[in-house]
Parts: sequence; structure tokens; C-alpha cells
Amino acid sequence: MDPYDPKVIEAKWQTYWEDNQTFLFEPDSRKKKFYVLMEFPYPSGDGLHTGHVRGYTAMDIIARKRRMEGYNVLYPIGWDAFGLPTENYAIKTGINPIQVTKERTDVFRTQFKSLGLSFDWSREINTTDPKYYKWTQWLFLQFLKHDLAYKAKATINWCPKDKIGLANEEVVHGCCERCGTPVEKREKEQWMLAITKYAERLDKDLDTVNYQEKIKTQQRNWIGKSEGVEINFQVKKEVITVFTTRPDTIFGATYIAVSPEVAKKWIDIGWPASDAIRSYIDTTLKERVTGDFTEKEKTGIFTEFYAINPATKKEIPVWIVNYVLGDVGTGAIMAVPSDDERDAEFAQKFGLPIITDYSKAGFEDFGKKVTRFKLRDWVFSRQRYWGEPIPVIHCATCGIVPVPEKDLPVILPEVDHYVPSDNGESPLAAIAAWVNVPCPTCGAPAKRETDVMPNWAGSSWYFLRYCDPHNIDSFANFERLKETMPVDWYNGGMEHTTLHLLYSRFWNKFLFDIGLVPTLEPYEKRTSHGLILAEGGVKMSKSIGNVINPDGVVKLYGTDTLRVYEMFMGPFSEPVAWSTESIIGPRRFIEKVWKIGHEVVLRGKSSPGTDTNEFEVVLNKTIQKVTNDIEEMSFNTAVSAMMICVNVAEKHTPNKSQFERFLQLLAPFAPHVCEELWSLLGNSESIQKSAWPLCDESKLVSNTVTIIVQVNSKVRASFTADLDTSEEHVTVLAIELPEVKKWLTEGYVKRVIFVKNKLVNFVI
RNA sequence: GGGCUAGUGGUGGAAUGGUAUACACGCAACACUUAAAAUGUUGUCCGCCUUGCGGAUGAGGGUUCGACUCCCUCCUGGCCCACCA
Repeated sequence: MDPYDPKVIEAKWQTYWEDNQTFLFEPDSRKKKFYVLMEFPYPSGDGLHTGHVRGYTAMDIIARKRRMEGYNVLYPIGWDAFGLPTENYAIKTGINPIQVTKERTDVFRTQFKSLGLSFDWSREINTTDPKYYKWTQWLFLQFLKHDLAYKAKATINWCPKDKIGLANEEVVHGCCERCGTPVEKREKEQWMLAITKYAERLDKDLDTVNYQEKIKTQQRNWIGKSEGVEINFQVKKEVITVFTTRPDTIFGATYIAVSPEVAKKWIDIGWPASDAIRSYIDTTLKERVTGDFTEKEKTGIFTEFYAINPATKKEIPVWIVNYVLGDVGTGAIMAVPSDDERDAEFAQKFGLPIITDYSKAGFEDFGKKVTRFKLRDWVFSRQRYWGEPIPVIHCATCGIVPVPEKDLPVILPEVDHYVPSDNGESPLAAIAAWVNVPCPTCGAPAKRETDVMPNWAGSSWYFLRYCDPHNIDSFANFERLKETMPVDWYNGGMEHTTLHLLYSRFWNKFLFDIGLVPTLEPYEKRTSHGLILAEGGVKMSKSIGNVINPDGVVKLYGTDTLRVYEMFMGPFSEPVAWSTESIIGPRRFIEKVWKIGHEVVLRGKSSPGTDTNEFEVVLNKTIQKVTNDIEEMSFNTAVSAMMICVNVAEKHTPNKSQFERFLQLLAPFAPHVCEELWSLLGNSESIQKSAWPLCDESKLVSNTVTIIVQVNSKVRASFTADLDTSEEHVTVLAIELPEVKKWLTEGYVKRVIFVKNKLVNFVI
């Protein structure tokens, strides 16, 4: 027997798979399709890390299992390569992002290939490839055509360091998600995508898909649908409209609380206000901008106005307060101190009345039913360089003119400097030769849009491009999409639940509406993986220097070991800490398989080999467990079941057919060593082409069972009985056991609990 | 403050109403070896008056013949959201 040498075996089979195109998706296949997808990576400068390996291996296991179950599987890969880190690197080094991206994707590709992932490499895509972003631009023009893309002066989150506008979603605790700088507010003309027009459907259609419950919950909370009513409160001749989800509490409303944003608008249209009020509004609005979200002391100022409570007909004071937000509801509430903690706190501080004893009858008459969403339209421009140029031209006479389809893509031009200008314009604005073009409609001198798209653009439709990646006539042929969509199983990080996952659902729904894609939802099933933490349970980070590079592990132990270890280390959807010390376990496991495999080969030469009965039972149990566990993503228990199986095989060497079935189970986890042993056993075709083993249920049923005997629910003994022995018989057998007898002398048996084939419990 | 999620040996974890601690790491002893590594065997939750008995799944209570598992109260961590009307 040759010693187990993963270097040789793994290189050999990776070459074999590539030469034989083992993992190609076959569009014409009569087999049922199955589309497996893992979020494509951003090719960062750090290369692949152990967290990537976890997700891609898990989906690889599912892809490989589905192939063996007879499906025509698509498991594609590509690069989400636009984005700030590459651009910032270009700013620092002056190296062109195109070149940086090429170098980095080359590294990632090599690393992926060394992991033996069963990607269909013929469908590789790159969001920064003009052949790809031509269609990202084309899709943007469809949004524009259907009035879902518009330009608006928006108060945007402005990062003074990156000099870039940020979506709300990119602001974390008031700071820029990327660089941590406190975010400021700025008024700026921005391209917007009207995702709010799809809010209702993005919420409702979650009922039709198979997402993990926590993912649905998080999306629903983010979309923030709330049903309530708008109620008008008369203030002299004017009206204040408030929004409430609890109209039944109107009899307890003792004041009106208005956000400073709304109050400012009133003053702008001529409502009288004292200097004190004006200065309060200014101060409060300024506080808002600091982005400090920790709970603040509640403040407020009385407006001198009174409103009529339509329920009680009584006058209640109108206050401007800092705890009501301008962009939620109508920016004004009826305050009910008896039912709302925040109102209670405020009322106490300012001595406002609190009515606890009121009737709730008749409240329905006062309001108009409305539905509110928290979701905001998506700010879709960036004043940066490394993104898809927004394909429109500004003409003094024709206004906003889309770049004609024949002129797409609008190629990102080369620039000397990647830094945005200090007034926040894209570096593209500095290239006069690129900016100045004739208007496509009237021919007069006009200017190109210089904003680029956010890095979420390319990833909003990449799953569609995989269906038809080389199409030069359209973003994807409808027939190809019909054959391939939807994605049957999509895995990714929880951090994308309210960003990419929501955005891409929105794009897909829009494209469905205009008849360009065949399904209402892009993803049938969505799961998420847990983070891999560094040793000791802390986050892996470059600055701490505790990042584990998978290359070292592959070199030392082999890819099969790394894959098995990452699946074994803990529950897939939970965060787990890396432990270099523990990798040796999976390596020993694979070496055992290697050794037993060679024994099986030897034995097969000397004798035909009958089933080893002891092994047959555990093998079928393992088939059943691994089959189910992969579906549940309980990879860790699937691995331990296979370890148990191997431990039995060491004592009861299986015959060829038994061992082959075991190899088929292990093949999705450790594909290289399984292919090698599979071929040593005389198989000429890849194990990937063989059929997934089935559990023979009859082998699981043994003729005898172990019966647990309890006295007062404490285990006192156990014995072996025939299957399905009757209660009477089990009781008699149990009572006769000496370990049981001595306990029964202490009292009389009040009750006997009997669970067939499992246990008998004497209550004394 | 809200939502989700978790808390089990020295460590990662298993068990979702029926023998708690499977599987793996680590550790210890032994075998093999001149030696080490590797490998193999055995042991490894805690306590005690150790052929046995008692206790233990964050803490306390409840339901049940029986609870890591279901219910209630509390404590602690992680993630997401956050004065959302």
C-alpha cells in the first residue's frame, strides 16, 4: 500500500475532472435541472480565507450529491469585482484597477481549483468585464424607461473620507460601513431606484419561497410594513396629520408630538414661530446629523398651538420633540402617555396630562387606513471611479437622454487619478474628451453622466447571467432562463439579507414584470452560513493578524482533510472558532479510509467477498443519516456518522460493494481520495457519475432491541429482548433482574410505564 | 429598548420527551521503537464511605412516570435593528 499522499491524488483528480469536463451543466439534458448557488466572492487582496471554504464546500457537497441523484446540476462561479477596496488600492498605488482585478481573480481561481470545487468553469463571469457590464447598463436603462430610475435631490449620507454618498444600508451606527468615519448629511442630486414601489410584493411574496425563517423575519422587519391609520387633528384652520398603529388609544392622546423636520417645513410655508422654537429646531436637526444613535435625553418645546382631539373634542397642546423622526409615518404622532413608554417619559418630564382611564369605543371613525413601509428608495449613484458608468447623456435641450443600445457598453475610461474631486465629483468628470459628446437625439453638444453605479448593481442579476453567460445579443436568452431559473438553493451570509438579497429580488421582480425573466422570485431556497472565527472565538481580521489562509492547510494536510474539517467543526449555520489543533482528526479519518480501501482491494483479489453483516447494519444507518443530514445542512453530524462507520469497518472489513457504497457517501465531502479508491476498486468512470446509494431499511431492523429498565425513572438495568416483545413479557423479564429486584422490595409498584422496544419504568 | 439566536466535560460539539456527554481534539498510561514521530490498546464530567451510590446540561421554579429538550421568571453572550408611532 502506498502511503496516503494528498498532493499527488488531488492534483491527479483535479486534472481528470478538468480534462473530462465532469461538472459541465448540460442545457440539453433530459435530466431534471438543479441550480446550486453560493454568493460569488469579491476578489480581495487577502485571497481566499477559511470562511469562503466553508460556504463553497457546503454547496459543493450539495451539488455533488444532486449529480449522483441524477440531476443536471449548475454550480457556477464568478467575480463581484467592482468596489471600493480595489479603488482605494488604486488610489494608493496608482495601479489600474483592471490589472489589480485580473491579478486577484487569478489568485482566487487557482485557490478555488485547489479546493476541488465542482464549478462549471465554462460559465465564469466577472462584473467588471465590459461584456458583462454592458448588460448591467442595459438593465439600468430598462429601469429608466419604466420610471423606476429617477434623479432626485436627496439628503444623502455623505462620507467625508471616502467622498462618497452612501445608502442608508451602508451606514453602520452613524459611521461609514467601509472606513468607520462618522457620516454627514448632504444635499446632492442622485440617481435613485424606486424599490419602494415593490415593497408590498417584496414583503408578501416571502410567503411563496423557502427561506430560513430568520431570513424572512429580517427582511420583513427591514421592509417594515405596518398597517395603521392617519388621523387629522384640527389646529385652528390648519390640519396636522398623524400616523398611528393604535387608533384605539386616541381617547388617551394628551398632546401632539411633531418631529423637527416636519415643524421646519411648516415654518417654511409660513406658520408663525418664535426665535426659541426656530433655534430649538436648528439645534435638534444638527444633533440628528452627528449620526449618534445612542438613546438621548428627550427634549421638546411647546409651539403655543393647540389641536382638537377628534375623539374627546378637547384641546391638546402641540409640541416639537426630538424623539419623533421626520421620515417615519407622517413625522408627527398623537402622544398617548398611558400606552407608550416614550410618551410617558416625556409627559412626566414636562408635566403633561396622563389619562389612564378611558374608553376605547368608537375610535374607528377618526382615521384613514394606510400602509407604511420603512424601506426607502435606493440611492444608486456613486461619485467614484471603479463602477459601471451610468449610461445617460445630459443635453441642455433634450434633458436626460439614454445612451442608445448600439453604443453600449459605455466603457469605463482610463484616468490618471482615481481620487474623487473635493466637491465630490467622480474622477470621470475630469476627462473632458470622455464627458463631452454630442446628444444622441439632437446632436447638440452634451455631457455624459459621470456617476457610476454602486457595487450592488452587478450582483443584482448575476444569477441570470450564469444561465447564458456568453450571450452577446441579450443579458440572457429567455429560453435559457426558463430552462435554468429559479436558483434552487442559494446560500450566503446573513449580512446580505437586507442588501443584496433584497436588491436582487427587486431586480428580478421588475424584469419579470416587463417579461424578461420567467419567475417571480429568483431564489427558491435560501440558507445562510455562520462565520468562521479565529482561534479563541474572536473575529478574524487582518489588523489582529489572526487570519487563517487555507493554502497552508491544503499544503500540510490536503484539500480533502480541509473540506472534511470545515464541515465537521460545528453546526453550519452557527459561528465556529477555527482550531488548527483539531484538523488532525479529519486527516486521521481519511487515512483510515485509505487503509481500509486497500484492505478491501486485497481481499477482493483473494475472495469474492460476502456481505459483512456487522458492517451492513451500520452502513445502512450511515446512508440514511448522511442522506438526510446533507439536506438539513447538518454536515457535522454527517461526518461523525461516517467516522463511526469507519470505526466499525476497521474491525469488520467490508466487502467491495459495501465499501463502494461508503465511498459514495464520502465522495461529496472528500472527492479526491474517494475517486482514487473508487478507481483502485476497478471502476473506470468517475464516482460522480455513479448513483447515490439508497438505504435498505430492512437492514436497519434488528431482531433484538435493548430495553431500559427504570425504577422511579432512574435507570437501573438494561437487557436484550426480542423485537416487539409484549408489555407483559417485558415486565416479567425486567422484574426478575437482580439489579431491579432489590429496588422493588422497597415498596409496591404503583404504576408501570411501557414504551415498546425501548423502556419499562416501575413507579413505586 | 426591540427582534433573532445561543448557554452541555479541559476544548469543538452530539442528543428536540425515554441510557446526557455520541463523534473529534487534547490529556494520561501502556504496547511497538535504541529514541522520537506515527500507529495501536486502555482510560478520561464531578463527588463519595468506589462490586456500588449520589450529583451535574447558565440560575430558580413548573408540567410529566420521565425534561438539555416543553412552559414561566431571571442571568450571561453573539448577531441584526434601533426613540419606527
